[in-house]
Amino acid sequence: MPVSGNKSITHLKHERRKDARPGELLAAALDLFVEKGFAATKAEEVARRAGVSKGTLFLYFASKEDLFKAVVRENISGRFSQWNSEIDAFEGSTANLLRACMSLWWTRLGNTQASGITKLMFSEASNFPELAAFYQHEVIQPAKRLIRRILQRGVDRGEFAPLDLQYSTYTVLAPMIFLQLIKHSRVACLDEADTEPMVPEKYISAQVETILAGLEVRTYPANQDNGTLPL
Amino acid sequence: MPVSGNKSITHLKHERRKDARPGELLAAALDLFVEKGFAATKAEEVARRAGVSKGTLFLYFASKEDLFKAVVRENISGRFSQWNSEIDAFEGSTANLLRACMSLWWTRLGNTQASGITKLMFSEASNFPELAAFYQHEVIQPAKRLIRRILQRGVDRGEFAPLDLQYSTYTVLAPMIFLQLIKHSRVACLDEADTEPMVPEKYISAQVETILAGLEVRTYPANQDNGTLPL
DNA sequence: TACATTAATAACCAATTAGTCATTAATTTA
DNA sequence: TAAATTAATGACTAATTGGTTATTAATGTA
Repeated sequence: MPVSGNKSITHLKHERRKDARPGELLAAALDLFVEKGFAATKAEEVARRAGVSKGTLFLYFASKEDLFKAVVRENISGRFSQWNSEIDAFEGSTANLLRACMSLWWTRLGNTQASGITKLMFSEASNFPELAAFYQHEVIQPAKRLIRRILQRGVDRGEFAPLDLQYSTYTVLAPMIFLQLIKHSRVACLDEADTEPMVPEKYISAQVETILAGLEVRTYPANQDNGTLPL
Repeated sequence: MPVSGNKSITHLKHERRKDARPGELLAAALDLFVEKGFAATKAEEVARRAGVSKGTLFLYFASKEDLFKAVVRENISGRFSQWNSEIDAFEGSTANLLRACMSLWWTRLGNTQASGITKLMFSEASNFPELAAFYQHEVIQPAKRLIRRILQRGVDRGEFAPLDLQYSTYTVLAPMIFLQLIKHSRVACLDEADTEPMVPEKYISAQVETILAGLEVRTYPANQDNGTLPL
C-alpha cells in the first residue's frame, strides 16, 4: 500500500551486478573511512555511496572490520614488493636513494587517500585492537624493513657513519607519519597568522637533508658539550 | 517500594562535596579520555570513576565537549607561560637549550598522561571541529611559538645557519608529535622480532643531535648532488 | 512460459548512550 | 525542630547504528 515513488532514476533498484559490487564497496569505504574515521563511518553510508542497500554490504563483507581489512589490502599492503625491487635496482649514492624514496613515497602514497588510512589507524587503533594488529603486521613492519634496508646500504658502502639502525629508522619514519597525520587532521599545525601553509614537498626535502646531514660521515666532530642540563 | 540495597559501603550515596567534584571529575575524565579516546569515553563511565552519578557530571559541565576543554586547560594550556620564561632565562648555547628543552618536555609532558591528549586530538579532530579549533588555538600555536623562539635565538647568536623558520619548526615538532602518538597507540611501531622496544629518551637524544647537525653552521658543504631523481 | 536460483532489498532488532528532569536527601537557616 | 535550599540521584527519552532476515525480483534454464 505505500506509494513506491521514484522509478525513473538512473539506477534500477534491484540491479544484479555481483562482480562489480565488491570493488565499488571498497572504493566507497576508502572514501568514507578516510573522511570520517572507522568508528564514525556508518555501514549504511558506505552502502549508499556504493549504490546498494546496507543488506548488500553485509552480503559481501562479513563485518565492518572485515571491510576495513579489505580496504587496506587493496590500497597499501600490495605495493611493498615492487617498492623493494626498485631499491635493489637503484644504482646511485644512498643519499640520492633516500631522496628518491621519500619523494616517490609522497607522490605514490603520502599524497594519496591511502595516507588517510595511516592516520586513521593511529587514531583508532586502541579502540580496535584486532585492526591494530593487522595493520602493524601488514603495513608498519614492511615499511620499517624497507627503510632499514636503505640505511644498511649506506653503511655498507661507507656513505653513512655507523649508526643505530633502530633509531635511525624512526628518524626517517617519523616525518612521514607526521605528514600523513597533519594532512588528514584538522589539528592542522599549519599556522594561521605567521606563515603561508606548509608545502609537503618542501617539508620532505628539508627533512631529508637534515637527516642526511646527521647520517653522513662527518668531517668535523659533533659538538656534544652537554653535561648536566640546566634550566 | 524498591528495596534500596547496600547502605554501609564506603561512600555515602548522597554525599555533598561541591568543591571537590570538579577536580575529581576532571581527573577521571583525563584518565578515560587518554585510555579510550573522546568519542569512545562514556559520560556515565567518567561519572562512575569520579564516584558520582551521570546526572552530577552534567551538573558541573554543560556537555562532554565542555568537560574535554576543561581537561585540556587544566593539564596543558596553563603551562606555556612558565616554559617561555625559562627559555628567556637560559644562559648556555642554543644547542644546549634545545637539548634541555626536548629532554624536559619529555619528563614534563611527553611522558605524562597529557601526551595522550595530543594523540587523541589528532585522532578525533575531524569528528569534532569545535574541539580541534580549540586545541589548535590553545596548544599547538603556543607550542610552535615556543620552538620558533629557540631557533631564532640560535640564528641571532650565529650558532645556527640561517634557516627557514617555518620548516625547521616542524623538524623539531614532528618527532615530539610522533613520540606521543606511538606512546598512545597500539600501532606501536615498536617492532616485534627485530629489536628491543624503543627507549623514548634515546630516541629524543638521537633526534636532537640529528637536528642540530642539520642546523648548526657547517664547516663543509652539504652535498646536494641530486639532479633528477631516478628510480 | 513456468520454474529454480540467488542478488538485492528494507523493515526490523538489540544495544548503546548523551543529555534531561522529577525526586530524594544532606545541610543550612530560622 | 521545622522549613528552605540545593547537591545528588537514577529512571527515562530520543537518537543512533551494526547486523539479521523474510521478502522481492532479476536472471538463467528447460
